[in-house]
Amino acid sequence: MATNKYISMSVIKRLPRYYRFLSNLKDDGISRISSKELSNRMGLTASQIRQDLNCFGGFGQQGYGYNVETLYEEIGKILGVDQGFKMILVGAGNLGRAIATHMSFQSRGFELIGIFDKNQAIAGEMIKNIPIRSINVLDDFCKENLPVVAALCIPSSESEEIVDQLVALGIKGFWNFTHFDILAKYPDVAVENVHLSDSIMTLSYQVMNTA
Amino acid sequence: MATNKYISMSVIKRLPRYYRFLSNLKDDGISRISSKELSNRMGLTASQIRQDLNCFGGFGQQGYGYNVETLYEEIGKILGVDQGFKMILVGAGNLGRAIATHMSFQSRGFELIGIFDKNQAIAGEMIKNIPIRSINVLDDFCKENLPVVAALCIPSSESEEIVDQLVALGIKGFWNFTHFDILAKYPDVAVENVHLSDSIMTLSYQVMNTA
DNA sequence: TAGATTGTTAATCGATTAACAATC
DNA sequence: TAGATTGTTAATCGATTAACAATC
Repeated sequence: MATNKYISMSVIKRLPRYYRFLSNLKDDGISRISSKELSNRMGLTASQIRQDLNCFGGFGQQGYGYNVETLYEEIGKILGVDQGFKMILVGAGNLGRAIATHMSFQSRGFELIGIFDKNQAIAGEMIKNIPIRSINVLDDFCKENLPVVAALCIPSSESEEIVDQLVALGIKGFWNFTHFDILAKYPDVAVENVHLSDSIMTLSYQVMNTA
Repeated sequence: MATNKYISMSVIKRLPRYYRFLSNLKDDGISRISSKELSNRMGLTASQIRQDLNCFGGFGQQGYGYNVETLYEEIGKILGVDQGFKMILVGAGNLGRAIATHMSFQSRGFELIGIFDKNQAIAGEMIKNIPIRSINVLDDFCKENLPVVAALCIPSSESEEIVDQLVALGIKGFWNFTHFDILAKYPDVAVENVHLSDSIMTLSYQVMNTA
């Protein structure tokens, strides 16, 4: 067991993929797996898998390998899938709606408790049993319900103002679909950026440079 | 000038961000910038910026720095923003609609020419002046219009079958929102994965482990 | 026990940063 | 010219891979 050690982002970014593969193994009725066999399936080295897992503890057993169910649960705990962090979503345009509808927040550590949009015309509309609220009531709502995390699906130009407001309201983490650089202004909050336009541009590069 | 050299993914993933910052500089009427000044704005080291740019050529000038307009255009060329690769989108659920509506394909190297869904009921509906077509006509459409790239916004479970079909139809690149591992089966196509559920889980981890 | 496979240390590889000669 | 800043080589840092003793 090795808690409190610094874990690199490279490792953390691989955890959800381990979690996913272990879930599949479970579904396939496989109850035990070696780092070698898992490395074959995932296209990694066995060495890397053992190193990654040992950042968090000795989950395996020499001569045996890893118990799939146990490892799945341990990684789930590490990722916090059972935490149910209260999340709000700001921006109920196409992207916000897709995120709200598409994403299984609950199985990934979050509980979506509010959706906000500046467009008064859509206030009251329901998405996944949650009413869209006017951005005007964001303050009151947060003071009452104390969300911890916010997903930002608003235009980048409106992002700074909303982030200022949300940080003041105690938001500790952002799932940021905008281009505003939250960490530059607030180095102590947790930020996960999803830059779809950056992503599609690297695809363009790859297509150009593919054999 | 150093063409044909291998460029690491680390570098390529930074290019869209350079492109974005240069665009902002242009908008602000700034015509020239040093690696030092750019590094301050972007939160990188000047050294890294110079190394990155020199993978593609000597765009700067000693004692002067870089011309913003020129550098912007050069990076645009490297990324292929003017290529207009023909793209189709498969899956017109919430996510597919958001992508189709939200994303500026044209300024990022692509031209969206077709949208497909297995749900016959929504066939004919228009998104961004493009009709949703039945997946049944995917074959004919591709043979006639020769798209190069496909965005996959379908359930992961349906992904393998569609990918098989699309690769056979000559698709060379995938913008993959599913969990199906395209590269494992087709190592020679270009793939850019967007795993939103992985992304949100790393956020959960970060929120848990933030001071 | 013998065989298998982990946990962990050591070696390698690649990416980032620092330094500086070249040069505008 | 002198000052500034690049392009590029060398040094450092971190992440991945290999090796192997520990042990189930």
